[in-house]
Amino acid sequence: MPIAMRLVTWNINSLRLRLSHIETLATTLSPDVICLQETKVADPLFPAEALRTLGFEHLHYKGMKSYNGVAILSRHPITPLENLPNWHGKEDCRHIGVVLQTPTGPIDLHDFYVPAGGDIPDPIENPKFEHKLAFVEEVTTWFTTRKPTRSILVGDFNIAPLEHDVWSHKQLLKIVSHTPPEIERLTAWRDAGFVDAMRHFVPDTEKLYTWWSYRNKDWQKSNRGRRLDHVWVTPDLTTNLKAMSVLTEARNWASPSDHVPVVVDFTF
DNA sequence: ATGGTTGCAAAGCAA
Repeated sequence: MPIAMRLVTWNINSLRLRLSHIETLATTLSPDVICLQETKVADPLFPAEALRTLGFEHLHYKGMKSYNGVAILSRHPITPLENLPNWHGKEDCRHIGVVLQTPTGPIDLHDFYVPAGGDIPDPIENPKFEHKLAFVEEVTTWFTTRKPTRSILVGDFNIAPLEHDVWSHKQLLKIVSHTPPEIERLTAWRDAGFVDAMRHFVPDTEKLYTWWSYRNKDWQKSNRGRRLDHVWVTPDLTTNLKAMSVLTEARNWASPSDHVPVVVDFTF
């Protein structure tokens, strides 16, 4: 009898501010594993006890004061992946990974927070954009060398690659997150050996968003969204994919994150 | 074309 595993990825934009939202997720969806980005909390201040009380007894996290930070919360035992690179020579807490045990064998799970890249889409004029492009290139080289199998990559990749990953392809072509150099690099990363698990369930011709800016009076009415958050799997896991949903309603929770959770169900 | 909001942490930066 195969067992189900429910995985959530979410840029929570401050874990401590939105701990109650994790409780909502836990009670309504009961995910097995939650991958978070932008936790914005240094490790000594990480709310580990509160999360264990919610049923996530196994935690792996890497955070810093004020910015960035990633965390993996799990109901089942996890083993941290050690010696992951400090991308672009920065200790800025944008990547962790763990090994999950399943009835069909171990799986590597990577949680990424790709740099947003600032506002100006020019790597010479804007060091943040240079950082973003270099980050994706370095990660691509790393995975290309390793030829991964049985791996899941999730996170806020801060790039919306497809025409229907944004509300207006034409109007966003020069907006960081949807520029050709970013899309080329994200595509090369995926082509290093991964399948887009969200688009496995939703055709490329259909709009699909995971983020709506805070700078809109009525996010639902304007619906100027982007798909910045992603779930990729190695091709050997595509038969394990059972369902995917975007928890759009979370954008209306009290004091919401600007990103909403992405839920993927597997069986193993 | 511009400005619009939020979080952290205590002014301005990052998103």
